[in-house]
Amino acid sequence: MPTIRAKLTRHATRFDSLEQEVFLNLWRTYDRLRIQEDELFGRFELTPQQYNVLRLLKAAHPEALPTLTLAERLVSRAPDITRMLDKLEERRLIARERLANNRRVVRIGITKSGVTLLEEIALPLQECHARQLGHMSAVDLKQLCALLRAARDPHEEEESSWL
Amino acid sequence: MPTIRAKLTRHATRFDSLEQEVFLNLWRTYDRLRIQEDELFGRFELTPQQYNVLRLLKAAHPEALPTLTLAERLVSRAPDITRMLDKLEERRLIARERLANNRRVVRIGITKSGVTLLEEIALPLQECHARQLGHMSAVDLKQLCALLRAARDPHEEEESSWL
DNA sequence: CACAAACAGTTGTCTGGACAACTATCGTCT
DNA sequence: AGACGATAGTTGTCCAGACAACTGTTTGTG
Repeated sequence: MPTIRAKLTRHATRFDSLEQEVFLNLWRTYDRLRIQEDELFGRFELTPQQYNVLRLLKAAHPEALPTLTLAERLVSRAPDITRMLDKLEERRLIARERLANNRRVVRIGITKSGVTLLEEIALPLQECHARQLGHMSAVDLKQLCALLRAARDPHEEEESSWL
Repeated sequence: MPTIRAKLTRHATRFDSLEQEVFLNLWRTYDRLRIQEDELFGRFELTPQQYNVLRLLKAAHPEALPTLTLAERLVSRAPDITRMLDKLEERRLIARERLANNRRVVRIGITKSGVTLLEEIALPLQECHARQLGHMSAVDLKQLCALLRAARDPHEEEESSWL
C-alpha cells in the first residue's frame, strides 16, 4: 500500500498537456472575472447574456434585429433566446414587432427605458472592468486579446458576427 | 427619423473600453472551446466540472479529500458540490467515508472504476485538446497561459489551490 | 394550384448552477 | 458540565441553459 505521500499532493500531477493547461487557465480566469460581472449585473437584475442583448440592440439602434440574427451575434450560444427576450419584453426593455411582409420574422428593438438602463449601467460597469483588469498594461491587454482571438479562430464559422 | 444606416451596423459601436474587449474575447473564446469539451464529456455522461472532480481525486489518489477542500480546488465555484458528488457516487466513480475521529468531515476518494473511466477519457481528451488549440505554437500557448494568470492574479485569494 | 421543403421562432422538459437556510458535530470558555 | 460559536456538509428552492420536438409562414417545384 503506497500511502507515502503527505497531504500536499499539489504539483504532483499537474497538467496532462500544455493545451489542457491553457484551457483550464482560460476557464479559471473566465470564472474569476465573471464573478465580478455577475455581482454588478445582479444589482440591475440582469444576466451578462441579457446585458449583451441590450448592448447589441443599442449598437443597432434605431434599427431592429430579427431574433435569430441577434442570437447569432451573442457571445455565448442562446438556444433559449425566446424566453430570454420574453423576460426583457416584460420589463419593457425591448420591443418585438412581427414583420408585415414576412410574418415569420420577429424584429427586436431596444426601448427608451432599455437605453436608459444601459446608461445607468455604463459607469459602474467601467469601474467593474477597471477592478477586473485595471492592473494590466494596455500592451498586455492587447496581446491577450490577440492570443484569445487566435485561439478560437478555427472555431468561428464566420468572422465578425458577434460584436 | 434617422433611419439612414444599412443593416451592416457592425463596427459602429464596438467596445466601450479595452478591458471590455478583453473580457468579451475571453468569454467568447471560453465558450467556443468549451463546446468541444462539452461534446466530448457528454459522450461519457460527465460535465466538465465532474471531470474536474475526478481529475483532482485521481491526483490525490490514494489519499481522499474532504468535500469542501475538493470544492475549493475546483476550477469553477461549486455551491452544489454535495449533489454533484451524489451523482458520481451513484455511478460508483467515487466513494464517501465519514471520518471516525471527526464525524463532521466526509472524505472523498476515487474508485477503481473512476480511475478506469479517466483512463478511457484520456486519449479522446488529448485529441480534443489538439483540435481546440493544436493550431497554436507552444510559445503562444505559454504566453497565453501567463497572461491569463496575470489577468486573474488579484482575484485569487490564495495561489495554487485549484490545480 | 397543391404539396414538400426550408425557414423563423416557440414551447416542453430536463439538468445544472446559485443562494440561503438548515442540521450535525466539534472546540472552547467559563 | 453547559452553552456558544465555529466548522463541515446537506437540503430547499428557484432560475438559467440545453436539446429536441413542434407551430406557423414562405418559397420552390411538378
